[in-house]
Amino acid sequence: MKLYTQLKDTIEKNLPDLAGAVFDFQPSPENQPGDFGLACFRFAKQLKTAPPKAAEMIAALEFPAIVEKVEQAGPYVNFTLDRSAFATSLVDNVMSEGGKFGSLNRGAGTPVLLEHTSINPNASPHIGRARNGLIGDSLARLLKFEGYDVDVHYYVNDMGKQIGLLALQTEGKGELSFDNVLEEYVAANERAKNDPAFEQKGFELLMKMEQGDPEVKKTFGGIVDICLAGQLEVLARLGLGYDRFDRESSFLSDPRMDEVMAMLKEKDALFTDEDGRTVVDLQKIGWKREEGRYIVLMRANGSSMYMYRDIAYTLEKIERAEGHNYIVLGEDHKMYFEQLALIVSALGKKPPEAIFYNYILLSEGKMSTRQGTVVLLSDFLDEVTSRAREKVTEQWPDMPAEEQAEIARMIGIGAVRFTILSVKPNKNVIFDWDEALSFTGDSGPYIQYSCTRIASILRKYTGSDSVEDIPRPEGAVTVTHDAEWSLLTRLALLELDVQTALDQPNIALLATSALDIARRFSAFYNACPVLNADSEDVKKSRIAICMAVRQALINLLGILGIEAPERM
RNA sequence: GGGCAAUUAGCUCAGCUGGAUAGAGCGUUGGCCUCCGGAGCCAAAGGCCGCGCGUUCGAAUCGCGCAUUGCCCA
Repeated sequence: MKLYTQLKDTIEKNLPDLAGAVFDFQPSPENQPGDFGLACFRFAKQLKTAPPKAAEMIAALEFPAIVEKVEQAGPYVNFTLDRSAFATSLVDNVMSEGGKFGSLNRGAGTPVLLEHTSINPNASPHIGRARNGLIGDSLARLLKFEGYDVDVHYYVNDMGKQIGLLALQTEGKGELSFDNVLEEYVAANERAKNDPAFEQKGFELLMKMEQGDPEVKKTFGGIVDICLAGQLEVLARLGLGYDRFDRESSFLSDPRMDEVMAMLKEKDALFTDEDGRTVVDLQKIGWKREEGRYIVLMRANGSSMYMYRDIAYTLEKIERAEGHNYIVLGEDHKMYFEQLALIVSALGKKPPEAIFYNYILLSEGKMSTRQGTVVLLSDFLDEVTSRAREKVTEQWPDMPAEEQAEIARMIGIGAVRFTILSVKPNKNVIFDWDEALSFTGDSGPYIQYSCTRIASILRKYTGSDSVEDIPRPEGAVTVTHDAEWSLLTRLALLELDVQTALDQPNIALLATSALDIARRFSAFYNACPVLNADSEDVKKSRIAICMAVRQALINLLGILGIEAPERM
């Protein structure tokens, strides 16, 4: 924030001993005077004095006019700002930046690549799979918000054993429909468990696929297309989209791998095991542990294994990615990815930056598509949307049904996306139906609700039916209430939140920011009448504040992939 | 057996690179619409921040050990 820089400059100019020191500015706690403070522990030594003395020295300096008062409190210095001056410049800033408020445009057009979702083509995705896609999709939105040119990739694992089993299971049953895939998939796995011959046949099909048998390739392709199309339709309901689909089968053999094999051979990391398979000994290229030391690249018959194709694919992505190269992966892929990254690094290339997330668990235990014990994303969305529909119908009985449905759709998406995104990725989430279906408190709809309240005020203020393109009231923004101040200082932090969220990266942090702003807005809304304000000046200031808050929330919700309806 | 991650209020989770009295929501208890949308607001109760050592002016935050849970490897 520019304000901090100004203060820092003032301090360094007057106390040259502190050149290069780190200043920890932070909001003042409730019980302390001032708007924010500076802790003086860290640099007191540089002034050859105790922290309270250092604070005293700093408090005695002359600061720019926006600082109204400076006082020392033990080892802290507390600054009080000219609230109206600060508010005016902040609101001006928000309104002039509009949809870009909060962005520093660090990307400046740099191309980046991001792979996410990449679900195995089988049944309708469950909510655990959605976690991958939502984290990836929101990261893509965040990167775009920061000005990066994002290319979203989806890796289609179109040659797993499961597809072979599905092919056998549905043989002669005519066209497979996506609605029965889960059923057939569970049945096929059950059958494979009890019938070794059946499983063996599936395996043989896979072998043929690996060797490029055209007939099998066609069968597999047909099944994969049906599964993928069905899965993408569900994902699209949540707002997930992709720029490019890369099929595993197109990396069956790949010229890029010549270089990899040569490198491994040169490091003496390649050998043939007793089954005739081509194996890498990762310890030869720097693997530290015994676990995961060996990885198979090719079968005895010369066909490639999953890791082989994945290395080829990763190399292709590296060629395409000019800036960052991200991948979102479940926690079960941690060691696998470490192995992959090591091989890529040994080639002298930079592996993708992986973002791991932990599983969503049900209170009864874990979800398994194979066993059919899942909460399907589509069911969850249906349920949430139908509950939202009830509320909308109750609130707006005369609204056209189509419009009601559209609003309910936005709320449903808001609820689902927020529920999953608001938890840090490296934590297991316990999924609870009641909690996930709740629209009160910490939820997406709560934030959307704040936006509709603002929209409602603005409609009444302008007398117009739409709230787009309203000019901000002229003049300075005066701050007359603590609730206004608490809201505005929070808005000013948004820029920092966006940067932190991107650097970590951590989308959940932005969900919290949005919630925090919405909560402060609600407090403001309750304490400060806008349209019925005491004076015209206060009314105009509060309208301006409302507009700034709405813009900030819309920007944050946009990153989370949530729309803000004007009515709900 | 080994590796990675997690552990904060009854439950579900925040707490950003160590800083002033650890915060929300749900649930519980009590208030708030003659006033901009009650999907809301205000207040109360509720904490050995898993346990133990260590690092330092200062630890929920960093390090080590242990316990528990999730995931992975042979």
